[in-house]
Amino acid sequence: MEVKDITNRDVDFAKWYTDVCKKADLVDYSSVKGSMIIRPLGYAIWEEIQKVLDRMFKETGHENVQMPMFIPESLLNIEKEHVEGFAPEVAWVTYGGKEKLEERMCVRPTSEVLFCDHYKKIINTYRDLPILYNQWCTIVRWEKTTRPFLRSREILWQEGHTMHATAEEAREETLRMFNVYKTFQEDYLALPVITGKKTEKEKFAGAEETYTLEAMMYNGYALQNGTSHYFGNHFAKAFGIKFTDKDNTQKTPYQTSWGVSTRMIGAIIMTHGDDHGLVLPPKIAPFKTIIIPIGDVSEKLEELKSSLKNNNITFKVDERDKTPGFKFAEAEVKGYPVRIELGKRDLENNLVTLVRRDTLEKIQVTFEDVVPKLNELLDIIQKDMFERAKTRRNSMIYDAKTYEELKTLATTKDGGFIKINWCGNVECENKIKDDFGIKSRCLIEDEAVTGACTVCGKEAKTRLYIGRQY
RNA sequence: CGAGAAGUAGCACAAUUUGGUAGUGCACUAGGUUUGGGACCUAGGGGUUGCAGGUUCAAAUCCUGUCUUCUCGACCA
Repeated sequence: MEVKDITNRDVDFAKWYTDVCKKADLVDYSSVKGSMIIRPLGYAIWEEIQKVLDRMFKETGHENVQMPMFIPESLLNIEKEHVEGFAPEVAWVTYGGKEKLEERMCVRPTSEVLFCDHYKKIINTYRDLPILYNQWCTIVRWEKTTRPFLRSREILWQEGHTMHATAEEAREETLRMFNVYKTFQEDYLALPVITGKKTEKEKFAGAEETYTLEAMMYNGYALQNGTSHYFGNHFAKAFGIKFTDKDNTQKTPYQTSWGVSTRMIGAIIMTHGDDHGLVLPPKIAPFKTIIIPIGDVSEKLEELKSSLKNNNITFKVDERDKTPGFKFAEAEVKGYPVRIELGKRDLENNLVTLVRRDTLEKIQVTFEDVVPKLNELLDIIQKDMFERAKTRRNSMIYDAKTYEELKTLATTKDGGFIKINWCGNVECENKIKDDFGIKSRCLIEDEAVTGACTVCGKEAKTRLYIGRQY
């Protein structure tokens, strides 16, 4: 493995990103466009993500299930808006062995219709509700431009699908899971996210309301990092899902869905990474530390290993016959939050050197203090990474009151979010996209609206984030 | 999906212009010396030149198609 020569992040961000993906051994390309191979380190990060989220889902009452991968065309066609949204990007199966299928089937691009088809059978009475299901699976969307983690044709994700007796309950669920995502991304991935409702134009095909988490990458581009949808009862009506309520009348239940994918790994890379490679937030790093022994230190190494083990700190040891410098560089590329330099020379003075990955700061501690200091550092690094990302993001949020201001910002700043006043008309949204290639991110709900629409000058109804996206 | 560029060993490249049977560095293997920021010596192994056709006595090289990657648009989690 050769880990030299990662492209400079400020020179060519796109190339830097793919370099880090490949040189940190996160992914490899396969022979099918947009189908990536997730390698052990990449997959271990995903497993950490799954572990935490799955716990959070279960704590909020959800159960895991597994739905089929294939959707018959007739089933996909049941909800009109949904099929129109997804038809351009589904992959079709038309043959079974050598025989042409009577009805072609698509590989699920998302599983709303599969869940609805099932719910129709299992929901009869109000006592069956709510149904709170989640599945971890892969889906397929035939994307034209692909990029590891950020946009692939086969997507590894999680999708929650729930049914509720009332609209209020379903709305609550939509927001509950939205907040679970926000907590997870901020507290575990150290990603500051801007959250809010999508505009009519940008919402999920078939949804009544879509809530989004928008992270800002190092270069100022937005990455939609998760969504939570309130469906009302469109799908339930289309699928004929009914239940008998307490008052012995037939009612249609209300639905939500919510999902996050391995795209979040892309967000971690693009938010925290640097010219040395990957930087993993401690809470999601599969290995919190790596021990690099220098010289013959076998006795102390065994002692340190068992002490880390006893304190439940996951670690690796690099005992290969390589020079320390080589191992330092590789530990940096792979993003271990802290590396432990266990050196003979230090140990003569009972010292050990700890090196923070995020700042590359070297800290000497006594051998006995390694574990407590390490625990302290992991906490600090987690917090610092979040704060640094947040400060950087905030420095790239701009405000445009007039179209001239918007034009200046859009043409001089490559990236960043711009806040505007918006009248709510899709024409203004389209104009921004046509003029500058910038799309709306989400509505800003916690800011008072004063003044006119930044685009058309008519009365503004809301504040809106816009920004270039991946 | 449109425009452009590129695919030669695990990686980065040379040989392509002018067709003659593939080379360098790193990585890898063995032995030895080393070890605090990407070590050194010696000896080795590894290629149907992305894939499929075609032209030719002869193709990495010329032609056609196709796949993949990158850049820019359009599309999109």
